[in-house]
Amino acid sequence: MGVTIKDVAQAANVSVASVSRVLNGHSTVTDDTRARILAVMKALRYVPHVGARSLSTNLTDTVGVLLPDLYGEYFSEMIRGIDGAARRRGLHLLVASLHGGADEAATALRTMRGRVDGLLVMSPHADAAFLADNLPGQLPVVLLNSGAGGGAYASVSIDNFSAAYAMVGHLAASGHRSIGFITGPAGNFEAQERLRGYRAALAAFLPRAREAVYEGDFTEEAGTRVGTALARRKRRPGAVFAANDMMAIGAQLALQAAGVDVPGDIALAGFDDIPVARYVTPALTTVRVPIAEMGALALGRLAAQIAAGAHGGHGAAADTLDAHLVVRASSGQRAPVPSNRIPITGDRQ
Amino acid sequence: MGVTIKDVAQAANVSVASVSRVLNGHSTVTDDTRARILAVMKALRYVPHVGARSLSTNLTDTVGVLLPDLYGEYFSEMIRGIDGAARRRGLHLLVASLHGGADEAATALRTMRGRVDGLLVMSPHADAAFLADNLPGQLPVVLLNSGAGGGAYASVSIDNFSAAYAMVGHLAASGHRSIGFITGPAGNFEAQERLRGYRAALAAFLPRAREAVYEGDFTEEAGTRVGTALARRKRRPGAVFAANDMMAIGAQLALQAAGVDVPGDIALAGFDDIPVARYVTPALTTVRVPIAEMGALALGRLAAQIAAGAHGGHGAAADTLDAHLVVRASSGQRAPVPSNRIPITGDRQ
DNA sequence: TTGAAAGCGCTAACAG
DNA sequence: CTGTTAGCGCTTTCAA
Repeated sequence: MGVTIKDVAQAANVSVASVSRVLNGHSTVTDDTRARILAVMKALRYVPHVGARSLSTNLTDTVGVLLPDLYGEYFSEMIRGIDGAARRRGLHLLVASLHGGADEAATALRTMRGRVDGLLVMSPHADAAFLADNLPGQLPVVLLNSGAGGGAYASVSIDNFSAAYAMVGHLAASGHRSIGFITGPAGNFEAQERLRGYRAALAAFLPRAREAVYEGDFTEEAGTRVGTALARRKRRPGAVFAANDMMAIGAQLALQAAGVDVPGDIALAGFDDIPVARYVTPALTTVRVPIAEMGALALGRLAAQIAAGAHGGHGAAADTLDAHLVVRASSGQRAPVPSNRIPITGDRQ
Repeated sequence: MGVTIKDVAQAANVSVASVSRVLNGHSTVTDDTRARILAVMKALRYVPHVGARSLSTNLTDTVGVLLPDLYGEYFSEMIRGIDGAARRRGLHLLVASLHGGADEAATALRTMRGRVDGLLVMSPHADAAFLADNLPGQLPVVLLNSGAGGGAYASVSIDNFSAAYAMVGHLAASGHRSIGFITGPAGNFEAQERLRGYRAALAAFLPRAREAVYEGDFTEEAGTRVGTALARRKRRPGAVFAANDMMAIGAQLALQAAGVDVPGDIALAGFDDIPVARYVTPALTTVRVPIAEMGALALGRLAAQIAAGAHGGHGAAADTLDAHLVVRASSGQRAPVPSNRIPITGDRQ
């Protein structure tokens, strides 16, 4: 097929071992022979076969990235962060989406054996038990935004609860007395945390207000649905907080299409601060999640685990990143806000 | 490390050959032994080592995807299209970004040897000569939106020239007498085609008008720069056509921030129809590029090349996909337009 | 139907 | 400093 290390050795009149040595920078080679080998490699346009190499070394220099989906700005940002960190370390990325159910996730997981040195996993199905059952050997793993690590696996996430809590606080402080919430997909850990934050904050800041929870699933269509329904109502909450930006935007467009003014008639807030949030009118008040940074950090942790040689047992470090409120026009606050970036959580590492 | 085929063979009291046979569905195995082996595999939680397998078979079931960047909605869409098509065929994706210069692109290209069965390449540097020089062996390759295949490689792209031409036609038909253009990066093939379309259309529809070409590079900042500069001018074109959406949006925001009305004072149009284009106010008139479909088609072509066994020589098929004008509010047309999706090119395949 | 054995391309002792 | 050689985990003739 291609030119192999043997061809090079032969052409350079040396053994494959010597070629291998210059390939790997083992200094124990005469400058003379090294030069000769290098010349031959160039002449033959030799490219080492990494697959073969990794069979020997048990190292692939690639990490697997398992995401629930490859679509949308959230994942785009995530991959960007991961890719930057990976290339900085000379690592390659094997990405796969997980949109099937648990079976498919299991398959994806197992098929990574021998292809990667470690895994970055973001999946609703990826709880500790599931991973333990399907992970080939004890591959280093870092979980992304999945509360299910259970301490068994390292994880990187943000404090969804506190951020949601703070957002409701902001809405209440802005004078809204009834605040609704659009949920994420039922099984989603992050969505649950955000809902929990909403409930806690409501109880704390507006103890006499009633909860108004609308079902959603993180898609724009869900937001549209809620927005349309809300537009038809006579009585609606003064503000609606969506568990993510896409739903908030869907609701906003639906409301506006129905002639309801945002934020005049109803204030809106989202979560994630995806790039579009700045471009809609009015611009969306939201929680800035440092998506790319999360990805980068997760890859860093994974690289460290890999370097540590997979021993060190399960590095169960759980990183939590700061999130910030980003107040824009859609939340219609009455009182001016000192800064548009209010730190929510103080914890780090 | 993990449990190997040997372990399974031993535990099942058979040879590795038999295990391999059931692994690959070679029917020449007794139902009895097959069952026994299957049971042992399950019990031992055996997962075949694909790396080792591909060393034997010279097949990886993986395709490499080389993109100039992993950031933004354009690439997100592209990856989505590719991923969908890949998973449908049981193929995995090894993605890498190329943001460095030619050297880095070369490295990325060579490092794919032994990892992938074929390559999807979208890169400014990837002209035919460059590929020929850096491709390990004669790997199947499909070029994305790079005019540089030169017939030597299969390619998938859209007709940028015609689409740009049609957009300028639309702007002229809408009553705009002077039309400016914001260019993409200097070396970019697609950007050049769009500029060429602009020029040709200008000559055809507004022969007495002067060209007004502003330099850009596909980033929002470039658009901002142009928009800001334009806002300061006393005389400005009645319409500006940006070589992509992000620049159009940057210009729009800058103009609006400076108090210039869009489309009242100046009309705007973009190219790509990235998701955000619908969300800005006024919504952006643009050219819909079926990004995900392009990715899917490209992967399909690649899979076909791979299946054809890399012989069949260079499948130099050049696919061109249809693009459509999407007329929204930003272009300020005076006359109503029959449909908001006007086919531009009729060619296919 | 099954097993033994020769690789796939490369690395890493172990001897010289 | 350099060459020999035994694997890495799996597939695949070739015999039995």
